[in-house]
Amino acid sequence: MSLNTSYQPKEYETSIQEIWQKAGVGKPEKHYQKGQNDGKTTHTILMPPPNLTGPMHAGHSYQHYLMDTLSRYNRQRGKWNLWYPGVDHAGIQLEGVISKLILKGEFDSIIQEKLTGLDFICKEHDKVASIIEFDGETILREDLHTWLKKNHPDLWLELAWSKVNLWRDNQKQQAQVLGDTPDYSRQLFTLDPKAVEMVNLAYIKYWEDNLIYKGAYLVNWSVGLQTALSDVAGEIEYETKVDPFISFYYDLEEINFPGDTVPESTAQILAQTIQETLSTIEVSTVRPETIFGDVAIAVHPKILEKLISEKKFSQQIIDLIESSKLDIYYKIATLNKFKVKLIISGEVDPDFGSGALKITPASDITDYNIWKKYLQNDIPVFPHSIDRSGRLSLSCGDYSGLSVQTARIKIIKDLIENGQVPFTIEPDLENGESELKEFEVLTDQELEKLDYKKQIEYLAQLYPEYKVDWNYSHNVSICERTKTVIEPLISEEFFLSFENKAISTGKNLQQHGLEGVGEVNFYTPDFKDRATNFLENIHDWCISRDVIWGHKMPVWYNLDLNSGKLFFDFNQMESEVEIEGQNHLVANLFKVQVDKPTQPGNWVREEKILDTWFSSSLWPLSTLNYPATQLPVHIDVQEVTTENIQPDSKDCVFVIIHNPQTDQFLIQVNPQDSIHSTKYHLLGRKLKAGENQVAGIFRELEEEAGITSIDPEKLKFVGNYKIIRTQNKNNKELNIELNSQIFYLPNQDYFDSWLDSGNGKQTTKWVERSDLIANLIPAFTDLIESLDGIEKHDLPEIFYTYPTQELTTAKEIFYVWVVRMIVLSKYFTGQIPFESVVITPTVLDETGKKMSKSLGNGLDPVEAISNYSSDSLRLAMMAGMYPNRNMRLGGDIANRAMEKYRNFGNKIWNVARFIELMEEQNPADSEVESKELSDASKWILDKFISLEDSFEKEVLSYELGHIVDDLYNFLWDYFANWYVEYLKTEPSQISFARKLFTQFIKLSHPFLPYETEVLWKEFVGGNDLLVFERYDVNWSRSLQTPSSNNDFENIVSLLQNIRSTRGLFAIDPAGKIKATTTSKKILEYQQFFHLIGKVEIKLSDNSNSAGYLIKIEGHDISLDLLDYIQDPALEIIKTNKQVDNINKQISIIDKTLANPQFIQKAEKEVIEQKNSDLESRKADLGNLNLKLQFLKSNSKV
RNA sequence: GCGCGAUUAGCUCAGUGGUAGAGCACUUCCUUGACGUGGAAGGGGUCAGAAGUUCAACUCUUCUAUCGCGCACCA
Repeated sequence: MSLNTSYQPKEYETSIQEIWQKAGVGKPEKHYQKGQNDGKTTHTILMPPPNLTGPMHAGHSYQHYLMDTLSRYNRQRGKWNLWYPGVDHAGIQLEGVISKLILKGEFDSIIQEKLTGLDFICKEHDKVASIIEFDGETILREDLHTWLKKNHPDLWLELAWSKVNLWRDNQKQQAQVLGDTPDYSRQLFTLDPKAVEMVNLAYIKYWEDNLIYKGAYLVNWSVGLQTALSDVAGEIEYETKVDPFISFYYDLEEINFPGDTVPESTAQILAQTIQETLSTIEVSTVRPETIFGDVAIAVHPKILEKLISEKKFSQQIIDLIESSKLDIYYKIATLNKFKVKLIISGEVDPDFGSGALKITPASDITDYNIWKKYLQNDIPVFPHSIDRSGRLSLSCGDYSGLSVQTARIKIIKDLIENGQVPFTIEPDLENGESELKEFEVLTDQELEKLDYKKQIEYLAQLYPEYKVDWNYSHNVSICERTKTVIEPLISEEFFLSFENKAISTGKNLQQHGLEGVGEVNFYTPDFKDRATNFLENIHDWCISRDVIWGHKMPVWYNLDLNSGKLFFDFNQMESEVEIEGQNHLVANLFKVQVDKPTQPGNWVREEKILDTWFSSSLWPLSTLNYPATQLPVHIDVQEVTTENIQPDSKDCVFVIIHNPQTDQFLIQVNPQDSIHSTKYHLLGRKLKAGENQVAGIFRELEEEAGITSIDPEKLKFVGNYKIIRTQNKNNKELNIELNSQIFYLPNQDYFDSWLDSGNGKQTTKWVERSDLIANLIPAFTDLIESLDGIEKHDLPEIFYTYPTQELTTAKEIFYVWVVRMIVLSKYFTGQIPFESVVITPTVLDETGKKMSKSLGNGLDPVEAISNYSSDSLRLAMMAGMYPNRNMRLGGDIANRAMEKYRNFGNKIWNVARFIELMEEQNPADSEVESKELSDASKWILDKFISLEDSFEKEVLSYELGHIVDDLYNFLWDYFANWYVEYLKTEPSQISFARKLFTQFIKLSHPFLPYETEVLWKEFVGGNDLLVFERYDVNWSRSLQTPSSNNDFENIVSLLQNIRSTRGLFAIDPAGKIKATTTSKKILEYQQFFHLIGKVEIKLSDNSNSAGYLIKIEGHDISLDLLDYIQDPALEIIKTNKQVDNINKQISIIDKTLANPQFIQKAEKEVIEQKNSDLESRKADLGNLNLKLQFLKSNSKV
């Protein structure tokens, strides 16, 4: 006996983890070397790069366990499995964390060291310095981080990097505790050179495709973070706030009839009407401080109709306004610098407020849209009332510089005092005076000292009669990270267009995305609709941020000529622009490129940083080496001539034909093994008189494949090409130049399908323009495969691992990350980045709340593992693995779940122990290699096969929870509870038991990697690690024999029945019961019955009528219970209950069967089922009645 | 407000158009050999509510309620 009595994970987990890491189990190459796979089928999972900040939480570990389990499973099934790890630089978030650390004084000593002349002045002992002095300048502690960012960005970055490197290590260590096996030899940090290269490449390609532009745009500006936020990234929260909702009048300022199209007399009448009925317009707002930014008043036509009392004029006025023949302007003399225009719009809700809406394009999205629609031509530039610091701008006169809240109070007060605010509709004059409370009247200065709420309360008391709802509650957007207010502002930002057609593909990103989404499988499937819906309504993506941590854009400006740093989109590059009275070619002013510009000039780089998601959306490409910097061979495409094609070469040759009508291409690829036919097809084609290449090919197609639908005369021959290769010439990119367009990206799967469809022979098919190159890829891959001394797997991963298989992700980042990856990968490669998206459950705490750092209700995986084990935590989590559901796993719930699986682990361990023990006790039996399988062994084998079946089925839908249940139930309910007990009576099956159990260890390895690895070594005696073992899916089936008359299931039922009878009669569990049977089969299990049922069976010719009879499927056992019955009266009551219950069931079935509708309409099988149910129910009833009889006849004993 | 998901035993969750399931917890009992991190037998549910479709509804449809998530938002 080498195994301990119980499994102690702590003794093993740490060392196993080290062994795995040392053995490089994450590296697919290792598994390949060991022959676990042949390298042909790949399985790739890209790890969603976690943010650097903070320790690993439950959500991370959940993802990791899932990815690891899937990886292990696929390795076992002989796949070349790559699980690619990485870390995200988390732009804004990390910047926030570093700022906090600076605030706390974490970096004080480094800062002091690096900046000579800087002093920290500490006012109080034991506290961080609150004032910093530098060269006579005084900086407050709270401003230190922004000061550093602004004046010493390099130092700020140095501080950040020092933490980043530390956190990366910590994170890796934590991940290893889980038993993670990603390939750490390949990891990527999103600021690594490889990622930077991809970002630059992407940016330039977008720009060259006319997808990037810079413009005035309404963005969600976080006052706290001083940056634009994404409205889909969860960066914005909504909070209900209470503010005053004030109504006020705009006064008529001007009436114009532009174009003089209205007769003078009519104009006069109309003007008079307007002056009489529209001298003021009432609007309402919670944001009176934005009045300075107003450009218009929008009124619903119905409302205007009502206001103009004379109906004969109202429609005329509306028509004139709408056709721009009448302009009416308003103004509040005390506030507005500019007059605002009256416009009519059905978009205004006529039932809300006064039905008139003030239009402030600089501060509101709907207003902005209305401005764009109606006013952009008239008012190309609109005023901003609020600046980026959240204060009123210079255009606000006396109010400029005030905070929003201060200004709001002041303006409300001024509006009221200037008589711009209407009275409430029915002022309660009678009781008004007496109800007025006494309150202290404050001066303006005193008022200002109060906080915002108090000020409002005061005004509410002071001005009860005005039309102001002082307690109006509404939703306000809040910055998720800093909890400061979000101001919708116009900001100069960079955008990636989803609308512009990309020059290279002829499609816009929205289209690419929609195509991609259509091809991806989503678990659960409803996410396909969500993604589609999202893309259908998508707007351009604001990709720039005003932070310093992240990717800089590869954008340069020539300050000598372009001091204003004007940005140009691709279409403008060839044009000349006039700047400062001079004409310049745009190309001289501005450059998008990776390296520093080489042309003379004072070039400076754009300072804005790319949104973190910009690099994240390129994740599949950057990880898998899309830029392909390390390609060992150079590949080029040449036009084929008689000189450069050689019959014995391994060149791939293809012909391309263009159909201008459909803009499709026909490509015909000839793989290497048919080079002779290639030569024939391309060059030696026997053309008929007057026939060109194209016509020749089509004639052959017609002859060979019966394709007749295309008119060859209309096609254009693009050319014959061959792919040539040379030694690595240090080329940076793999590319094909074809018709002077550069294409990228070979792909493995196309290669496979190509060969499949073409059987290694010539293949011809039509492809869309955008798919042209993707369809040529097989030819490359073929070529690369054939290179001497170069293995496919030495090539950049993207050659053979793309598209990847699963992307596992939490639903929170579905739109912002997953959908974008689909869009952009599709755009770059023509293919989706991953075949399946698996939405993992959200891990909730005990009370059903989402786990979060701020609530502190998270499950700490490291702690959980140290209390239980990694395997337990993994099983507990995977047991809840059903895509897109929630899972409660916190506190006691988590503990209970982990206990369950700790016990499971122990059970497995003890089964192994038992087998070892049996082998020691029965050395002769255990050594016998092949013994005929007994019924019981066949029975357990069948159970195992159905376990395997459901395993394979469930893994396809990622419902791993079922697999965990199935593994648990097989091992415990079947193997341990019955088969192990059986083995005690039949040691001859022990060698089979070992084999089957060994197979179970392998099968369950992805779910209990540590323990199975231990057992593999200590119990199975494997030479190598279990991780490197391939799972033989045919093993179990090869042993299976067509089972007929396997009675073991019945034996189990009989024993269960005996056990419950024991319980029923409250018979001493250890007490032996004598019994007789007429079945010889049962007698074969004499020992088994003795062991499990404590029943001593003898064969008898007649069933013992005095005994208690149990009958199942022709087997009978009569138990002699007379000596054991303790309280027959109680049992009679219980049994009667059962009889009642069965009678109820019988009557239900009877009713159903008596229903003519049922007999008529139900399926035959169902009716048969019902009948057999009825019979078995009746049989049960018979048994129970026998029992009752038996009990009654003995009740007086 | 719109959309999505959930609602099944005390708890955590599976499940299915044709007699309600698991684990934990609970009750009673069992301890000298694989395992007390174990074994046996039990109790416990009008499957959130209502209506509809159906021979038959926990399952399908609609509505309602509650919870959660996502999106948007009203001056």
